[in-house]
Amino acid sequence: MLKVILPDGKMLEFNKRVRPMDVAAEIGAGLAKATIAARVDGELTGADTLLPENGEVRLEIITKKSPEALDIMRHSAAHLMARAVMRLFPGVQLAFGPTVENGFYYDFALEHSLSEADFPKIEAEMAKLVKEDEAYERLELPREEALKVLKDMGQTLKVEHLTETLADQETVSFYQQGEFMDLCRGPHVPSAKAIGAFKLMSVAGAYWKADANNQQLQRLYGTAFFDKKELDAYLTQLEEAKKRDHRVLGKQLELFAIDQRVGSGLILWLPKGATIRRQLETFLYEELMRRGYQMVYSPVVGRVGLYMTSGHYPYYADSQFPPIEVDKDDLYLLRPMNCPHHVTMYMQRPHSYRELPLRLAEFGNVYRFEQSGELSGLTRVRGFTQDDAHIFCTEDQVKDEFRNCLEMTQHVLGILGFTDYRVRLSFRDPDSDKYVGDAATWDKAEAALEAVCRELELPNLTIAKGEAAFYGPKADFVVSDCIGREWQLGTVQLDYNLPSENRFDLTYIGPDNLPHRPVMIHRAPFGSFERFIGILIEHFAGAFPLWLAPEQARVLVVSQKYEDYGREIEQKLREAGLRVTGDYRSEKIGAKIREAQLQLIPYMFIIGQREEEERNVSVRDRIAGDLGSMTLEAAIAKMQLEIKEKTIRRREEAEK
RNA sequence: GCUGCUGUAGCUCAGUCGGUAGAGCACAUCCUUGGUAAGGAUGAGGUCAUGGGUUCGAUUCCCAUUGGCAGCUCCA
Repeated sequence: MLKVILPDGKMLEFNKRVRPMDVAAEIGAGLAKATIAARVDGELTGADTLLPENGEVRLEIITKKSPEALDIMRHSAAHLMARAVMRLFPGVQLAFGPTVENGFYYDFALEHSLSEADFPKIEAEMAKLVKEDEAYERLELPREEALKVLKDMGQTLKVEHLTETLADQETVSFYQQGEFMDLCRGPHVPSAKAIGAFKLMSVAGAYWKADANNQQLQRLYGTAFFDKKELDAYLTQLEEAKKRDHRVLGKQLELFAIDQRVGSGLILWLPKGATIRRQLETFLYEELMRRGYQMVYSPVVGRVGLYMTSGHYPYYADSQFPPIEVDKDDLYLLRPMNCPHHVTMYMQRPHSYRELPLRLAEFGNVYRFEQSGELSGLTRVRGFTQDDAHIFCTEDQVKDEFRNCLEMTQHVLGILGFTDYRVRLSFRDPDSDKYVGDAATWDKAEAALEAVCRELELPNLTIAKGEAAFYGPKADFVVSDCIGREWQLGTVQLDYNLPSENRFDLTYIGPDNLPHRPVMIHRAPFGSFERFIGILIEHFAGAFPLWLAPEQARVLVVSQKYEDYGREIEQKLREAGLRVTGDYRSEKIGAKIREAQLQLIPYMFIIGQREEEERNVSVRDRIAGDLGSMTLEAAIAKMQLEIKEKTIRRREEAEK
């Protein structure tokens, strides 16, 4: 006899073998209908997985409303899609078909190259399958038998997976719908009708087992929701998000350009984008000064020997611009990083422990020859400016310095209103030989880093094994762009490598009058100005807070008769340190306002007969609209306060 | 770099089943001089990404190259 305990404490008893869906049916027909899967003693299982014959289980029925349900349904939709593709394109090889953040995909090996033109056909086939409402049946097969099944179906990729990766499994599970069968852990919905509204999204290439040396497969992406309304809402949201795309806004607002005459991945900062960048540079500069950094300048090239010593050269041979030979055996490299230059500065004379920590900062331009397929707007480029600094400190100071760096990053992101970032602790993979230095040092460094991150309660802390730089562990601040891609912005990295005897052999003289080895920290709160501003444009949807806005105010005259007074106001605003322009064209005031609104200019000064007579100004706020008339002095004071406080005002917030 | 899609005016895009192209916005000139999101007229702008092939003829069809986009791989 089996006792089933439900979350509300209710207990049911069964004398025969039952499945979660039978239990649901026992409780009520409505629940049975809504059942997607179940949780048995905390383990996620399918609704049709047989429960034990005897004993006691805690059972939770997962309905459409549960957070896991969508994921399970999408996975079933992936199977549905795979089955439709198999029906339409015989001979297709199945690879894997997991769910992803907003949907699912399935990888196929297939002669015919899929394109969007195939989508309607596949979707129609899927709809037909939903209508047929076949059950998703789970089968457990012994390994040998499973192998035979897969071989008979001609699924060689899955055979390979079962032989190589799942070699130690005694039994494996399959899911079957009609003639379709696939190796899968599950769980799945009980039957196809549980799959709601779905849509195929895109097709792309992907490598078998994520290895570029392997065969390339076709990856079909789709998404599914429980109803059409949710799907439509998602699609609308995607469209909306695309309007925030920094590449679109960068063009519309004339912030930056990329031009083939200069080269791919090389950013031309137009006046408005340059203004934003300069504001951010000034902002960071003030933070650096407050925190005891010293600014330096260094050239963007260096002799190849420098990078040989640093150890960067062999590691990054593929991703740097080729060296320039100025003379026989005298090669210069466009620098892919600033560290060797800063290290060389440190080496100019002996240092006392009293000078440490020594913090050298530079907004340093670096160049990396990224693969063409990697380039993307401002977020992945070939020439960029790191808001870099290198800290030379004693072993004992590492933890405090680390904390300071993380705090600074947290602080600057906070000022800009970033709350939705995550922090990724990148540690080494102990099994890899990619990393330099001894295991004990790594362990110690990783432990210190993690402790500081926990102390600071950094949001969404995750640990990524194998993601560390080759020279030390790091903490990265990661954010998403408008289409959900994650980008690393700020970073704080520990380095035991560059100071070491086989690299630059850095020392400082300790209180014992003996040389000691300093530790280096590399850190960049923004990461790079290019990527950061790219994300920032999307973060604000181009509507920058006043202190960052390239054009803070525009003077609009009601008629050209008031141009003289308008120019007087414009000049006074400029003298007050504001970034201002004037619109004196013979357009109607409505048209001028519309243009200024579309350019997302925070303040408009409307000048007409009334203002001229009363010697005041009429102010229009981009978000709030007409603020009425006031003296010019009052308007300037209001703006200056807003700039000083770095106020963030957003339309969506203002509307609440 | 790989797979797929894609490249027409400054921008967003139509179009040519092969006979060298069009709209809206932007721009210029003129009219208009206005009160909180688009006043009107006229005009200028294109080797239809580049190179080759097929053809009497290619922007259109084919091939290659190159840029862009999405994904993959990579990422100091």
